[in-house]
Amino acid sequence: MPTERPRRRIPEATVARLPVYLRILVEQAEEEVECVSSDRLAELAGVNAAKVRKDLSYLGSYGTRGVGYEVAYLVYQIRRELGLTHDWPVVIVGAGNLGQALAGYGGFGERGFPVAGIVDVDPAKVGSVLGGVRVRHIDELSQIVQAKRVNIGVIATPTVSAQDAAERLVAAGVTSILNFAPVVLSVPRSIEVRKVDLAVELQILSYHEQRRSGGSIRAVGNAATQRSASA
Amino acid sequence: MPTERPRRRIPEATVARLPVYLRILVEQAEEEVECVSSDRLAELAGVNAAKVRKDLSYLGSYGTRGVGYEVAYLVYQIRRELGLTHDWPVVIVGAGNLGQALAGYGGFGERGFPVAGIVDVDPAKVGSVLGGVRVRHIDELSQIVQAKRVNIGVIATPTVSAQDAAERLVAAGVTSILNFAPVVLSVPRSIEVRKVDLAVELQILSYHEQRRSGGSIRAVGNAATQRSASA
DNA sequence: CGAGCTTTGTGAACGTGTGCACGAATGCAT
DNA sequence: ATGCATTCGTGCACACGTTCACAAAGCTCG
Repeated sequence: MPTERPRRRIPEATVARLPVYLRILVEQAEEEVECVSSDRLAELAGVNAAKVRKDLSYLGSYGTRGVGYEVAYLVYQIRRELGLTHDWPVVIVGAGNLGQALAGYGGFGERGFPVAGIVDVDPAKVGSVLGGVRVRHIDELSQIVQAKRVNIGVIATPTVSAQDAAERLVAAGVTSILNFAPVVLSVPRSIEVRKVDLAVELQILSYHEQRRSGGSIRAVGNAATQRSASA
Repeated sequence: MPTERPRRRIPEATVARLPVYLRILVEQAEEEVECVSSDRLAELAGVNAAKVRKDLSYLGSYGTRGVGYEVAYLVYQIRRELGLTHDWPVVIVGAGNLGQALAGYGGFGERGFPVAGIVDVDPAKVGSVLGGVRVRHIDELSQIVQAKRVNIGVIATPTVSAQDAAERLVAAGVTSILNFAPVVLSVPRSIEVRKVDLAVELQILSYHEQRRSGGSIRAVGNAATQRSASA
């Protein structure tokens, strides 16, 4: 039972793809598939087969030439590399529209990120229950983070409160933040921040639509693989 | 009043940053700021100043040396390049938790992406009103897309229905898709797909947390700028 | 056991993105 | 007018990411 620490640093682009491979592999395992080739996995993930092999090679040489990769073992290895061998409780800041949707969306806990708490500044929201978790006041944030050993915070507040939320999260001891508010957060360099911005995504689509219609000479060319969040 | 078509192709990485600059510039304009330097803009956007200049240079030479960029004019140019000179109505497929949150989140229409319709397969959901828009049956999708000239579809269905939703959207004539379901959609190459995947984002954060704690030799190092959705 | 087929793992070439460093242009003060 | 401080625009070098192409390794079958 190998438990060695990750040897080499894994490229950010690869880290962003590993979760996709993982999901596909888990699905394959559920369908009793025991072995996949890089070709098959590439097809399912919508990427190039060489890329799959190179990505997986960063984990070590876990494939068998002429055969492919053993699904169960690969699932184990990717889980280990991504730190998914144990749960990562998250705390959600903001119990508005989005916070409610996030809490209500069960898939959170199932995937190893149980909601350890939801907080809001608005006393009127405190006490209500969302997805089985009671909303508490934001002043209790530190206590929740400490008690439940939370490392990851989710910002689901209105834009204007997001920076404040970030500072409170950092002060409470959170070291990773997933930010849904359309602002660039200012936090210490040691804090890992990822952003999900609806408007940005739509505007990128708008750019391509605009090129398509008003397009000068050409437009398409590649199109190809679907873009996703990453570095 | 220049209305020429985009000359050069803009790098994807730049396209992903333009919306961020745009938002900041609009905020600056609201604060009566008339002129910004690349340094200032870089600071607000959390990126390198040289990068800002290079990004903006793809739009043309709209800065004034020794002075900076005129906010209003830059806003106009970025809007034009991103195709934001007119609205892009969107249609949302799926009136569940997420679909409701999206429809309820007013910021959609404000930012130039009015919700032209919401559809669902479940007849029980049809008829209810979300964010001022009545939920209609998915069989009416084509009709909505045609009538409202919708180019962009948003998939907010459960995972299993996402591929079906994608196919219906494409059949209806939509050419860009924003997908919230954790699946790799299979669509014609000409369709532009962008993905927003909660679980992937959290798992990337998990990776970094895991490195941080169990980290072998090194861990931090860069951290730095916050990653976001892009190519 | 060896031939032939399959599939991995990776070196090398290529393409894209980033950041420095500096010339060129502009504004301002004297 | 001239000089000085500022800031843009961009050439260049480097880092990162992608893809090709092929040797090495394993399986199957006769």
